[in-house]
Amino acid sequence: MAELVFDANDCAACPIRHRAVCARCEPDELERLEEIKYYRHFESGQHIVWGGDQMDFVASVVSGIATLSQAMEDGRTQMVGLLLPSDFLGRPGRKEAAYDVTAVSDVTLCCFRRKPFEQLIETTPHVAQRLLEMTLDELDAAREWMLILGRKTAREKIASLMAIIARREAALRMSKAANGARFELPLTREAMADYLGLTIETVSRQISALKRDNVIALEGKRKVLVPDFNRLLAETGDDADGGLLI
Amino acid sequence: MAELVFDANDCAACPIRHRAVCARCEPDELERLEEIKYYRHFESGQHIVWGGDQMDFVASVVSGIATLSQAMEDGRTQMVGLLLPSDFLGRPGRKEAAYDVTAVSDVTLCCFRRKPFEQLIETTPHVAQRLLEMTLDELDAAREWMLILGRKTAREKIASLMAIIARREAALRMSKAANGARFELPLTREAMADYLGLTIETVSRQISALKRDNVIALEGKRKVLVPDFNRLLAETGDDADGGLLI
DNA sequence: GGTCACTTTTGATGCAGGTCAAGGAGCGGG
DNA sequence: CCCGCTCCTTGACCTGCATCAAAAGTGACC
Repeated sequence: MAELVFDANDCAACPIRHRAVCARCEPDELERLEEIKYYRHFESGQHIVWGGDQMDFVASVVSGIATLSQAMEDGRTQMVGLLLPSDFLGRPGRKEAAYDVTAVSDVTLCCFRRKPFEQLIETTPHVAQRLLEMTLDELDAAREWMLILGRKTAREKIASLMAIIARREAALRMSKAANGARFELPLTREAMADYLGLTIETVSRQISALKRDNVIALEGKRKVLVPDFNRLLAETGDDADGGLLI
Repeated sequence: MAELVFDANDCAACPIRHRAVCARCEPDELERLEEIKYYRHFESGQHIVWGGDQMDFVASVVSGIATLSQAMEDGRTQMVGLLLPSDFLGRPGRKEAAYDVTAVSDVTLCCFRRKPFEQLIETTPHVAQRLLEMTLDELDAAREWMLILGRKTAREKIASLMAIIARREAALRMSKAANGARFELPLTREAMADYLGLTIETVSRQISALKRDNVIALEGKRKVLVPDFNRLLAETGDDADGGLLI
């Protein structure tokens, strides 16, 4: 939990510099961004914004994990977005948050005041281009997710989630796990249930079943070990070579 | 079925001119677009592209309805996008189609050759800006859809779909239906089932149930009459004032 | 008008996953 | 060390939707 310290004036040292919305910025564009940026920290479990709230900033996730979710009045909740480091939060042109945003771990945001950011998007191409690219990636992820929600069995859903997290983890650290994989499960059972459209009981049961069948093994409660990644992929129901786009 | 005729050189007369990806174009930008555009027609039921196919164009839907869908090897299918007139098809920067695209009615596309379109996006701001806006709208729609898929009951799913189509219909013709609504149901039972993550039997049963409960009435097989739109909204499970963003 | 192909509706039955309930397991604080 | 809290697991039971099956439209074509 050692608080990371960022030099508020040095984007060059930023850990997400090459993947975030500012990835393509020229030095002068970066300067303009630095003028309107500020960091905010949230503790695990804290709400970052509520759906419907006024939102006077947009932001990049610098570290930690946050979720976007939608709730119905009776309490049913569906996660609709999972924000990892470098992901973008907020929508230019929109004043109110459309979803609840919650910190799942301790989170650091690099916030940009909304108005100036919107102007910046209209006047400089590189931020807008990168944002389009990221939005298209998110849309692809959302569509993959829709297949999971609409057509997969509980077991396939759990396997798919594990595969997605393992892939992202690998992408972040640029390591191509030879065959097996080991990763931290950053979500509670409840968050997994909200992600997958299941109940926590079903999540728990299916994880136990995958463990029983030696598809996965748990170290502690949060570390997952996958002895044979292809075996896991087979359990997702997707075709062998795996078409997940994110 | 009277074939619409477009003047291939006159974007000004185009029925989707003000809503499509070209909506914000200046005359000179429009000229550049006209150089790389061509129309294609597809008949109802025809496949426009298959997921994985090479795709050397992107396009706007001029008329008709098309679906994006994903299939698993065993045949389970999930619709992940519904393209109405003015919606955009394809992704700049991607050579292969990510999804199956199927014409649900007779469809006319305004196609742009991919390479020149990509260049155009990098050099002129208005197309890219509009595309970002449209993509963000699609992402919102996808997230609404995820709540439907993950957490709603079959009855709520059907009611939600009816409400979405009624809203879009109203938006297209700019008519604010006073209280009730009447609209054409452009989808087969199978397409509805693929949209909602249900079977056609369940779709049929729930429509019968809504009919029995006087939430909707059918005229013929494809025209839906909603005597009290708020009653329908109540059946969707969303909060009263309705947060659907599209 | 009759036939064939296809879509839709309806009924009967089964099961995956939800619901309700009761313990464990891990952990910070007194 | 025990208490109280939160998170997770497991069991027993139930229900909403899928599945299987068949009948009833619907409409194109001869």
